[in-house]
Amino acid sequence: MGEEGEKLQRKSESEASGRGGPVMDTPERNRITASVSKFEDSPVFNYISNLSPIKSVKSLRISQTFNSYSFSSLPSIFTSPHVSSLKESRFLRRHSFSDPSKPEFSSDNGSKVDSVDGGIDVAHNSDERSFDPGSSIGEAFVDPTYECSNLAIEVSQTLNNSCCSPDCSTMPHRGIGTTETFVHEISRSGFVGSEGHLERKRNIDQNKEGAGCDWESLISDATDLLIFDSPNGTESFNGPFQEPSDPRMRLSTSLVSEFSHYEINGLQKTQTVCPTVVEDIDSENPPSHVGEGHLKELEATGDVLAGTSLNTCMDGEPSEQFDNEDFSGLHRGMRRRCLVFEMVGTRRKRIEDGSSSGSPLLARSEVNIESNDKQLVPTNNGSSRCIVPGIGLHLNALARTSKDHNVFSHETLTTENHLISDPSSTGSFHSWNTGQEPLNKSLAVTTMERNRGDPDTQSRGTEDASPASGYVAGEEISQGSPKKKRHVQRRLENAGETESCKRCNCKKSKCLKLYCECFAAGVYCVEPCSCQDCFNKPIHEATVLETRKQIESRNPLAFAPKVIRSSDSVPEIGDDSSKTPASARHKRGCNCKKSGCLKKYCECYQGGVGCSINCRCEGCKNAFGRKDGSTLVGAETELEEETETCEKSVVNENLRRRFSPNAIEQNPDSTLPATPFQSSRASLQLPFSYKNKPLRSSFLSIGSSSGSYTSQRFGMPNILRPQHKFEKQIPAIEEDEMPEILQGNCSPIGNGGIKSGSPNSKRVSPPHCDFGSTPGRRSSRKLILQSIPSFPCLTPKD
DNA sequence: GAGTTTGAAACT
DNA sequence: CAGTTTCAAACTC
Repeated sequence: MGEEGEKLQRKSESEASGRGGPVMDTPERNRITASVSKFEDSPVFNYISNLSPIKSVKSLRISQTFNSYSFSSLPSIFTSPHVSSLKESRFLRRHSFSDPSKPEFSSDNGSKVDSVDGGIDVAHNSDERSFDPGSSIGEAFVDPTYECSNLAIEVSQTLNNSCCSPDCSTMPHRGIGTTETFVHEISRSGFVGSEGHLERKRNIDQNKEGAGCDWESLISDATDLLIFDSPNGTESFNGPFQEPSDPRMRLSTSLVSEFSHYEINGLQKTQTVCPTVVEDIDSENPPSHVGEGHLKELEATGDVLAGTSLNTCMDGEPSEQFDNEDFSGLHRGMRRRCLVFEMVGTRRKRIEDGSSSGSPLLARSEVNIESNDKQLVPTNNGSSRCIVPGIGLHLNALARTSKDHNVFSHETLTTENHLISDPSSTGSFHSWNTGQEPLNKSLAVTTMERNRGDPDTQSRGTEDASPASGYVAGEEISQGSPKKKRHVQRRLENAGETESCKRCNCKKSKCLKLYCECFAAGVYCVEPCSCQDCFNKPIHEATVLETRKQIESRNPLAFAPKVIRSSDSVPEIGDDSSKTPASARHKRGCNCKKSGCLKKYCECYQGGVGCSINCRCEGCKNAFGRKDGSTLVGAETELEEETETCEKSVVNENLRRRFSPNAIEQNPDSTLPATPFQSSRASLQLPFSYKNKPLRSSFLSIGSSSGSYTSQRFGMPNILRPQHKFEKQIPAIEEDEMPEILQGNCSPIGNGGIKSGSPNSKRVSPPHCDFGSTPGRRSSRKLILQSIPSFPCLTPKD
């Protein structure tokens, strides 16, 4: 260590002076150096430098990074990250903390540790690099000047040590300046204790001594982690809630106690800040001053490493690892709420992908992630496609407040679309999770956006309960420390308030049937669930997936949202729409006989949508709209007049009206409005927000729909789309017009020959079909079925 | 909280 | 495809 320490000091000094290594050449570097020089000049800086090069460096960087972070947004990063570096010098520590992602890291690491490990990370790094437009983090890390590498190594070591201890969080809390002291203290105190840490140190040392190849790998890992964090932290964290801070809080609690100087607020800020750090690295690192850049990198890496070490130490089980710990806690809450961190999701995706064998999704996910980081919201849309997993989130998001939903809707929709495009998601759940996170991000970004677990979703600015969230949460919660659990529970409760999250109470189904709301939603059961003998947990992922496949094989749309709503809520409906979203319809329609479609027994009513022709209900009194199509608002009188017996005949007439373009316009209330999806969002507002479940399910299905299921692809995409753009289309399809949708979507389904499953066939009322010929709704169904055949032709896919 | 009702899902 | 059973949520008390 002595030699290394000297080297480090030398390097740090040289770096601090701005001499820097090779990296310095870039203009960015110059800028950074200039800002740094100020710090260097300061007596404090000198003092710090004397103490330990690392410290000094960090402090400087942190300040800078912090700046970018604090204001973080990607743009800021690229533009002028250093603006307020000085002010924020204090926050440097936070930076280290900031890695809200740590928890995530841990999770990631855990996953990595098991199998993928370095390989994945490396791949990620490579990917990231390629992705990074500007200076990629990966590059910065990769190029570790020897000096920097040394510093980084020590830092990482220290970080690792700290991390290794259960109190991992401590590291971040500590100021950068104190890192060394911390390390020593920690080691003394025994924090280091975990073997994993020791091993890591050894590796690091070896790296230092040796070529440092490991070092690079470590860095790469760290970079990955950082990258993930950054995106999340930057926007997602800032926006949404305090939650982001929560995870840190948990981790850091012990640390906090020690380091009273770090205030909770600071921690929270740090979390938000962390992402910015990453950004800085990306944009600045490579070229910018060695000292700062390295410091940042080091810090980042250290955090990352810490996270990894934590993971390794903490993890017992690979699968659980992800979910476990911080990440799990965060995601848990996040996901349930829809706040899932993108990072996490991405990580999972990566991991999963890696495990699964490099499915296309992985690459996509990675790309998305990076894009997310940099571009954040905007990118999400584009990149999100890969992330697809977000589906769950979308649902959740939808379920959430209409406002949020509105905000998210765009992103979610976009993400969904992407998802749809990526049928290949390997593991349904995994994909979900991953997707969720990205979605969450998008959500968070938009609203504040940002998953995940995910999932998804939710996001919504908040949460969502995305399936992913559920998934992650479940195990994480169980594994998590009591504190974490508490946090999670709180979050869950909050989510519960919003109704985004559902808890099942299955006793006999083992949560492997559609009876289980969680399973139906594509989410893993979580602690709050009262289920017995539950197999809907990550541990039983294989079983779950298999079961899903079986169910999907029977009914490709089984996991599709039951209620299709026009994503783009058309204002047409206006207030009424909230009550009677004409655009939204139940996929299959209800079969109520006693409830009169006025209770939640009725899926249509539960979904906040009116009954449609597809419904077989008797004595329909659905407040959102009767199967006749007449909504209470508009055509109550008419409906009232119609008796059940009469309804059939009337229905035909109504159908005619609806289908006639004029009629649609005239009767906006009619369920079949020309713009089927107008009120999809509005539907969110509907009293039964949780009903959105179907949405989740759809998301899940999307994500879940592994490439294997072509049928799912068909069904899923359709489903998904509906929410986005498609929602409009879909509703139309189901209800009335929307031949296009039907064609695309329905055809597959119809072809699939799903029984009821083919909602399209049954439910989709072929708008154009001759209503006159159809005496009753059933007849209409038959007609629809007939029309279906045409769909197959239309469906491009297969 | 226990018991009943209800309708979807699953099964035959 | 129809009928029956199973199941869990929704509902009632």
